[in-house]
Amino acid sequence: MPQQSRRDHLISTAIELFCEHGFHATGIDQIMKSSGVSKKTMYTHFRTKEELIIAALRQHDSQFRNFFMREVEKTGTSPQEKLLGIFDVAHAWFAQNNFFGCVFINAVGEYSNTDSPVRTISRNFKTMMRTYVEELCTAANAAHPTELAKELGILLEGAIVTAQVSQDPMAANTAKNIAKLVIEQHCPA
Amino acid sequence: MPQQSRRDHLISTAIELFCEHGFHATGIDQIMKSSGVSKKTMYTHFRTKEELIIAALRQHDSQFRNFFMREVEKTGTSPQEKLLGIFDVAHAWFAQNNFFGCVFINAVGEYSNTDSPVRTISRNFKTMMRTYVEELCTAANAAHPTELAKELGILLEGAIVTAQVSQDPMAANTAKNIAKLVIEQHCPA
DNA sequence: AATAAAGTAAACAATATTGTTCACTTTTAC
DNA sequence: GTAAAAGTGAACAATATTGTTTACTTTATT
Repeated sequence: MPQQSRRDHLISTAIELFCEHGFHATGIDQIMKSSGVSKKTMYTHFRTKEELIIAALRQHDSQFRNFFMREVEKTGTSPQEKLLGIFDVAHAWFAQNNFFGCVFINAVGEYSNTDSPVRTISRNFKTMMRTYVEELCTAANAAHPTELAKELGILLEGAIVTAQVSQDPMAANTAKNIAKLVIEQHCPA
Repeated sequence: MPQQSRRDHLISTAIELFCEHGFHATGIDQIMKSSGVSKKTMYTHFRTKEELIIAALRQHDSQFRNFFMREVEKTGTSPQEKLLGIFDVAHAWFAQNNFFGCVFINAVGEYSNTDSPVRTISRNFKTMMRTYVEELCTAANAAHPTELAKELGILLEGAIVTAQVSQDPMAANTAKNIAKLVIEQHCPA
């Protein structure tokens, strides 16, 4: 295995374990065993476990946002269709057997220090997602795109957590119904 | 300090620490130091750390629901006013300096096994909250109280997580605005 | 093919964590 | 007031965790 791909493999194994079991409950040894990468290699790439956590979150940040935006674009042609498509993509996400909620939300539950890198990355992830939604809102001629994006953001977060706790992907549909109302209110007929 | 109150003090200290730092990151020694209760007493009341976690979650479950329902009842006289009042209570909650999100949501992020006691307690907490909201929806003559309760539940979860990540209690107001729309749609004029 | 870089596996050290035990002190109940 | 119950504080054991080092093997480069 080449050098860079070892690092990537380590990161992708790590994020999977962090998603499923959380950050404090996932030990270095477990990541090592699951990835097949030796401890020494791990510590040559990352000085500490926290550095690995940060790298994993950063990678997942861009990867997930790319995935999400690409999928949303596929769901419709008009901006309004895409806004509703968010919740179809969410439904498909929730229905995956390796769905363990949003790892950034989970991370915030484990790191209370607002200034910590983990919190900063998580906060920025949510901001970036909201910015994307706001662009769609603007394209959909929403009267108040920033406000509409905030509202749709709350609906998405609510759907994620509800699906995670109840193990029911239908939370996405419920959120979609509310989204229809909200979009209708903000956008001209 | 009397016997029962020692146990209660232990539990209330534990839940505070679990709320702030999570479950895996909070050690027995830390709970011991913060509560002033000795380790031996701790282990006479609880066989393991997990038993303490379960007891703490159960206590917080009933305590928080009581607090929440009492506060909501205060916000209005009509069922519709109370439904909106949910989000005023949420705002006050989010603005507390020891707000670290919903500990049951945080717990689900740390325990992925659906059958675990922690998950069961968390799931039941959310079900009980939704049942209370549904009663208010029924009292408000909602056409589909179960559906309305689900929708308001998603709004509340979304507000909680958004306030937690962004450290902005205003998420409650945004959710309240959506709630107005949703309630209007479900309830007769 | 030889050499340098990088990786593995396992042992090792340091510390943290859960849980137990013991000698002594405080509370509680009669 | 005194005996029994419960608690304290500290030491102790067992295990888990993070991080380091060492001897040996694989991979890449020229």
